[in-house]
Amino acid sequence: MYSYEYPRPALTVDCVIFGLDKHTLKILLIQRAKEPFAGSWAFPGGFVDMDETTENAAKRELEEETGIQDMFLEQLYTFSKVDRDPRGRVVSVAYYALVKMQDYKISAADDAQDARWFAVDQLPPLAFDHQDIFSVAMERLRGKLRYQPIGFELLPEKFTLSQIQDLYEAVLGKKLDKRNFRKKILSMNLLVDLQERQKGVAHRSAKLYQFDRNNYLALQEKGFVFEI
Amino acid sequence: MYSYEYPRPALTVDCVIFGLDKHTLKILLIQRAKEPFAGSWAFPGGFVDMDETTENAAKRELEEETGIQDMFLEQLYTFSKVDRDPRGRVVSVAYYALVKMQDYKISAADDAQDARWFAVDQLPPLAFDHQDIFSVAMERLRGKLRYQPIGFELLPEKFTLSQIQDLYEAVLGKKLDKRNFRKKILSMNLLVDLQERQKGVAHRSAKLYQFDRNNYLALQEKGFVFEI
DNA sequence: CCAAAAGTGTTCTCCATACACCCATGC
DNA sequence: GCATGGGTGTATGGAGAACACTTTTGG
Repeated sequence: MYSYEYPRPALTVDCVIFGLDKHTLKILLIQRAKEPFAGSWAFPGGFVDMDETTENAAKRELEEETGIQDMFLEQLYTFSKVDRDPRGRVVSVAYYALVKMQDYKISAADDAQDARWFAVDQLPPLAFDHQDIFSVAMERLRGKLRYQPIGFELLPEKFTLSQIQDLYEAVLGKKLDKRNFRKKILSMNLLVDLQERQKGVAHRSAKLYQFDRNNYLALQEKGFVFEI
Repeated sequence: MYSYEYPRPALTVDCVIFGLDKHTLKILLIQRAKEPFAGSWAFPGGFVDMDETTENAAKRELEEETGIQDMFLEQLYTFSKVDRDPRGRVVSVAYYALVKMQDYKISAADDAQDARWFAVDQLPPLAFDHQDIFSVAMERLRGKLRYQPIGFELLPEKFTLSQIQDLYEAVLGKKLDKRNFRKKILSMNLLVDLQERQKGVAHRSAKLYQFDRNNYLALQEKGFVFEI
């Protein structure tokens, strides 16, 4: 019926990289130097090699663009509109990544292109169908954050309760009650009290916590389901 | 950096088709006639044409195999292990479909191959990485069923409360309390009481209901979230 | 001493859960 | 009349939501 020699779409990956800048959720974009969409901003991405999985391709692109290794990375969706790239048929597997912005000062990418962080509610016009990709990514992040402890991937190793709450408020787009939020998150036994405090703040300093990944895995085995 | 003329992986779609047979969740498999994996069972699928989206390719394959149109169809995940197909590099975008088995008596496919429904807990060995695809599909179905009203896609238009409950029990793999289940599902106002009853059963006949899609969409607008 | 954020308890409402018996129908 | 599944109500406990003031610290 079909032959392995039929014309094939080109296969690429695109990466939506989320970072948290104080109270603002941001994504990393790259300004395109060439046509099509020269001057427009786009997600970092590139072609999938014959000897790598799409996930490896995404990791490779991420490292090339940001130098970051070992970040949270998850497949998002595969975009295949026939005319999504004016140069020809290109199917793209999109991934999204969560990075700890503080740890890595990604000012510009390794290559000549301009790379910048943009607040998710102040994006420039995006190239290709990247606006669609962004919408799907935002929706996924919002959904996942509620029932999986992935928010910690956006925070520094040591963080305060207010930082987590700010994160949740930034992503979910609504205010949460401080007392109820703390009660809930502490009752899950997923945070280790580091017996340390913030430094260099002009007010009462907050206690620092760390996410207890091991206990999360152990609890998960017993049927525990994270939810906020 | 990259050229559009680089070698490209082949691109296929595979479809996990779920159906409900009384109390049993089943999937449709096709027996392979040729090598590799001749005689093994596999999900229906095929190559993506240059002028169709992956979703259209999946729909086309589904129609070719089952004759069904307009079923629930959703992208599942893209599988890209380098050696997943012994014939060469093939990346596959998997979809899953929910069909009303009663409506369509899919005994065998249009073409010569053997197509059969298998209970999900009694599957034969599967070709390629289709066991992985199946695992992801089951997990997705279980997850989605709880917070989106997609179960109705597996039931006839008119169904009884026991039928929905059986469906949930089959997919989630556990018994549910009859009174609590009914209370919950009726309280959502998503079921229209058709003022009709089952026929041809050797016991008290049950009331028939229909899913109220319009009201679901209206409620969703107002922030209602389905959950069982 | 002032500004700024940290930290903390109680009440109420509502929803999930547990649980057992009678009813209608066809054979 | 009996076997089979249909259909129904209540009591309890626990979790989510609402809500405001005191504490600490640096400047």
